[in-house]
Amino acid sequence: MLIRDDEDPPAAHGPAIAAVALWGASGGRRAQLLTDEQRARLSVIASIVRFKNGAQIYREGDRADAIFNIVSGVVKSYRVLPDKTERIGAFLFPDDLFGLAEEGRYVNATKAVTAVTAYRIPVAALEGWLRKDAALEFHVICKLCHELREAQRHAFLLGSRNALARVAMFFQLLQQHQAARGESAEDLHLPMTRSDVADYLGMSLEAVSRSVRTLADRGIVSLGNRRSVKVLNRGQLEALAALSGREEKDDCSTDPLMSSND
Amino acid sequence: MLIRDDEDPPAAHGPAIAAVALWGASGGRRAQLLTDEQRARLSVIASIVRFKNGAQIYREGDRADAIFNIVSGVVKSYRVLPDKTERIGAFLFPDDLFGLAEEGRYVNATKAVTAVTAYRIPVAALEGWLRKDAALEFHVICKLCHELREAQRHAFLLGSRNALARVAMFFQLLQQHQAARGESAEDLHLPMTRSDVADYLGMSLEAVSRSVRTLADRGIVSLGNRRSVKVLNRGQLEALAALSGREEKDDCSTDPLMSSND
DNA sequence: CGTGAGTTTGATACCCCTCAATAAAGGTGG
DNA sequence: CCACCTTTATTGAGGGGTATCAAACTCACG
Repeated sequence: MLIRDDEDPPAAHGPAIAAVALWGASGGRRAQLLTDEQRARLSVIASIVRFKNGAQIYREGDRADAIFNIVSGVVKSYRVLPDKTERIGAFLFPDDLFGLAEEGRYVNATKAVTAVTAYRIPVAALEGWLRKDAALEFHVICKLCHELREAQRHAFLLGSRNALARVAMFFQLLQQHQAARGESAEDLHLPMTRSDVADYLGMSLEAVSRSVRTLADRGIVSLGNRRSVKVLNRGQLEALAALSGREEKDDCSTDPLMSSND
Repeated sequence: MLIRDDEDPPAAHGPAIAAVALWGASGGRRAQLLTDEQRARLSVIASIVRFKNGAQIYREGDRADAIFNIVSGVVKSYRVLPDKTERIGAFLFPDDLFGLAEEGRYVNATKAVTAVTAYRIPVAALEGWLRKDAALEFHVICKLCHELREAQRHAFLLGSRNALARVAMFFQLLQQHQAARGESAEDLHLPMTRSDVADYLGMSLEAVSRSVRTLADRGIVSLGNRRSVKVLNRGQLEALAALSGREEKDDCSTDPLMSSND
């Protein structure tokens, strides 16, 4: 019952953005922020664009004349280092915004990780629009706060010096992402390659592979397809994710008390 | 001619926020976003608060009933891991906003790194205010984008697996921070302890110490006070910061061609 | 001048990166 | 549908960088 990325949504009523509430309570679930009317009005200035798997959407430093709003598919935001390796700053999903600019230039490059459908909204039109509609602006603020929290979480993840902990946190992130979207929280779908995961986690792809195997060997997850992982023991995953350095000497192999699958 | 953190600003006209432009060009300099009138109106609902060096401002999970705007001093935003170690997500400076909430709770804890003066703005009043003033909202959007870029830069930094590169990037961040503020770009002032730097860079404080020493030994920086560093060779600093893994085998010891201090 | 927090320096262990080879999966054309 | 190739993923061996533990040191402050 996973939402596949290559199928079109039933009916697109216009741009849509979702975020976890700032001050209200939503139980970790992302709420749709725009009203139908706002979406309709935005679709007047927006245009639909499609990208094939692996297609470059824009490069770092390109003129930033539009922002994008994902309808379906997954996008990676990244930078290329002088030695050609790339570092992924974020994965972006449906109802996300991307196209952050600084002084009129995109700060990151973006590529489609899967086939992608998105709205393209010219900033020229958007800016005037924002200044008029205070309610719309407020929604954008909520969404930006959401993205800010995500970026902070990512930095938090990267602060860990334990490969296993990083991968565990990554799986948790995916869990939360899917849960917030109303999908299954146990059956994780990984739209990106191991290499992408490695670039996101700041480690080698071999280390990612080994860590995933270790998690499987310990019975914390089970590996179906290469792109799908099932979480068997959420408690242990959480325990691993909490590790900062290299401890965990006590064998918590399969302690029934720890198996709080709740 | 550094701005010390424990002195009061000449005259506080009200809350102030600054950010690098989104679509315009400002040469990397942070511009003041609020008009005098907006600042005056905000100061009606804001109150001045002061914190001593090391004081806790709020904890992770506390009810988020206010956001803060720094007038003077430096704040660290962090989380505490189960094993009591802390991970710093951001350092916050004058004209910055902090107090990000999720579902009514602060997502990070914050502590004063130096003596701090700040405006405290209750969210109840703020939210109503934002919904009325579209221009003010737009400024908040700009500031959030700024913070988002900073968080991304931090994550980018943490992706490096080279201690020297991380410290080099950290110094570059401080340089840009001071330059954007109009202060000296060579004489860096570090308001935080080595331990804080380590928690921010995701490494041990010993590794920070060693990396700083290495930079000094190579003549890239010179160490004055423990809290002050002078950048001697910006070109080499940049070269080191660009490293992702562990390369740099060729001795670029003091190549005159590299010394582009410009 | 003594105290203690903050910092530096040293020795050792170990995790992870690197390089290299193998294996599996996905795509294409015959 | 299968052979073929390319891409992606896994597994192994070895070396290096950084964490960790431990001790000396500096500085601010009473």
